[in-house]
Amino acid sequence: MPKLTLEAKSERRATFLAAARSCAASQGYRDFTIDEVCAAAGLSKGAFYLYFNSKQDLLLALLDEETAELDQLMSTLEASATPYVDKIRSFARAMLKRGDDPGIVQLHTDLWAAALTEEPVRLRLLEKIGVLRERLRAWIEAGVQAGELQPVPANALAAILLALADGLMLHGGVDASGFRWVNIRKALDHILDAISQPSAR
Amino acid sequence: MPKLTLEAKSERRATFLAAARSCAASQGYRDFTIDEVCAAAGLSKGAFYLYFNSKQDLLLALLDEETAELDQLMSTLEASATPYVDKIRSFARAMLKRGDDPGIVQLHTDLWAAALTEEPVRLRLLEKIGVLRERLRAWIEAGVQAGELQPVPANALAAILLALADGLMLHGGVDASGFRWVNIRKALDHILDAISQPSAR
DNA sequence: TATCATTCTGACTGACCAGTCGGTATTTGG
DNA sequence: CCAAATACCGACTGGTCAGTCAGAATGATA
Repeated sequence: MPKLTLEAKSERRATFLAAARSCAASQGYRDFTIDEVCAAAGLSKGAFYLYFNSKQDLLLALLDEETAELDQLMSTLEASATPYVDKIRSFARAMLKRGDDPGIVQLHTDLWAAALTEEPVRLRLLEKIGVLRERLRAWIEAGVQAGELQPVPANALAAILLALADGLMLHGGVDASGFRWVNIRKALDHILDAISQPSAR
Repeated sequence: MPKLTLEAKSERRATFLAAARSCAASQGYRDFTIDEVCAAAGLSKGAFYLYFNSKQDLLLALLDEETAELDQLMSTLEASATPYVDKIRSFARAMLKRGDDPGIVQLHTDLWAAALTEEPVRLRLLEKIGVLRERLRAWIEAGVQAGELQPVPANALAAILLALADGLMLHGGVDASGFRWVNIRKALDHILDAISQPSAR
């Protein structure tokens, strides 16, 4: 076989990633096998190990994809010229919405579980969360400066919002049918209103 | 060997549970082996299977222990005659404090991961969370009635608080050193203050 | 002391699976 | 048309581990 172009290579990789995503969605990272991913990708195990060094490597790639999406979202919100409170609100809502997809929930939880066991995963996750938290912190701080928010410890609030998002995804994933997302959103809006400056409401 | 008394039996079971707890704390449910639990308990694999039907059975027992502790805590707070807002605050703080113990964090995350994969675990977890949420909901509702809290959707707020607790544990577990719990508590207090009635502050 | 139900032991089984590697297919360019 | 380089295949290996079971150990009872 002749040398593959770079695009062709990354296309193959993407094929495996997509397959892994769908496997992880239905069974979880710990339970799907490389053989299953290969079957889903329509390629062989040998081919898989040309594009990934290990199963963990695959997980890290999934993690990167996942957080890139969130980064993207934040950049979009960053660019739009709404007040900071609204950026925060939009971000919270977007995170909430991700909970609708059982696949994302499953993958997310697996990531967390793996992070507690596999050091490289933990470090990568830590790094990704750090980035998100920092951006969120900056928004909150700016919101406080702009008089939109009450003077609240920005870093802690950022951490709380991110943790809440993850927690809601978890709970939503386990209680798929009983979770009234609309009500959650309302309650969250109420809280955001409450910590806004009276003048800004 | 003569027949064991009931106490002796449940003592053996407790021995295995304690051993499992310590194994789960350091390695996670998916990674510890029954052999390791047996070694930690000082008993054999054969003995283990006299007291548990499967590894999953063990996990369910750990889950029961875990939530019993929280139930206990809520009952204590229920009995003390403080305002509802303070009960909620105390509960939130107690949940936060659990995040200090890496073992609890690890076990907790494993539970969630398992719940997404193993149906019996999911159902049991669902049931346990339902109980906690209902009690919390009642407090919030009563708090609103008593004029301590702004009129906020009680069930949704209860769900949010529980999800936040789990999310914070997750984040704290992965970012053990960088998490400033004191600041988190302050920010949380700020939020609780913000959704309290002005007159009650 | 002999008997017996009960508890405990740990080697073993069967299944699973990540990762390997010798071999095969495909195309390019010499 | 023939090498050589590249990509792919999939049977195989080595290791792991949940759960089993045949027999050993124990001590109460008669």
